[in-house]
Amino acid sequence: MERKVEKFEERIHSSGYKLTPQRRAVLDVLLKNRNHPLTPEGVYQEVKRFHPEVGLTTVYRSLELLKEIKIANHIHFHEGTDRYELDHQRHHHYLVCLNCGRIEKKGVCLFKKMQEELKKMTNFRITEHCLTFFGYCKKCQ
Amino acid sequence: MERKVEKFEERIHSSGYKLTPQRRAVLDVLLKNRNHPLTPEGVYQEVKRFHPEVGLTTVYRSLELLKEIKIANHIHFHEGTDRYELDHQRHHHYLVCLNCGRIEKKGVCLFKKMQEELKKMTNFRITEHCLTFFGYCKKCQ
DNA sequence: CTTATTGCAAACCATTTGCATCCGG
DNA sequence: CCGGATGCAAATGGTTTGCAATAAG
Repeated sequence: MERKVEKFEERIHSSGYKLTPQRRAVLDVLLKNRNHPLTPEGVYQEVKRFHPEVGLTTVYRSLELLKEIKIANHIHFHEGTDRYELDHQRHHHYLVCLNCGRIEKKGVCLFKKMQEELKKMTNFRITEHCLTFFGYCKKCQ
Repeated sequence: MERKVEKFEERIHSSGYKLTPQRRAVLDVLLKNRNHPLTPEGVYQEVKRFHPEVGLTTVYRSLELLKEIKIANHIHFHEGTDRYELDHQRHHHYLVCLNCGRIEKKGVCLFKKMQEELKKMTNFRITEHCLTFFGYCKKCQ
């Protein structure tokens, strides 16, 4: 677990970027919220609790950087804003409740196989896919 | 084909809304672009070609209305803007080229069956899903 | 007629950019 | 030290809202 942080920090370095306290703070917040993708504003709020001096702009730039070097992902849930999360090796999908907004994660990717299938069918080299389910969670149905 | 327009116009009426030239114009543009979802700005540009007096605001409001009464859908492709298209009865998915931005449509929904499967697995009542593939089209690979 | 609809301008909100300062390596 | 990184303020871009004028039914 701790090892993981170091690996990420190493990746920042080896990509030619500086490891600043701000970037570490953003990374920490993502690590602490592995199970719930956050909006930039959400990350900012969390970061501020421990580092009130960090600016929102920097959070945006850090998230962008983390995305670029494949440490973070961004996801879209038909909200106003995109959300960010740590890049999970294991691909996964989300269930978004249309009533309460709850976001649940399914840890499995059901489409690895199908992607290759589609490649043959469509002449389209698929490198990413985005699958989200919307509906009503246990509480809300 | 013509019949379809009338059906849509009827639906606007029966939903208690007025059938204005502006709304008809927006609807026309969506009809003429069945195969390519448009951004609000894109719809606006098309509308203006024949109705220069229509405002962008009205386009937004018309698209919102058409969405509300299930004539239109909106989709998100990891761009800045959402796109709108006529609501197709047959569910479908898109292939988005990461290089040239080309958007191809696959007319089949591969997930009807799986949705029910997931319902049992997750206790989540799924009513909508959103699946998009990103990659490189024939030209760009 | 009456009320929904429109168009404009202004407001809004998330995100980006310019720039002078700062600091990691 | 030096160039990348930061923070602030201002700009941007897409979308929404307030409001008086207009037109559908």
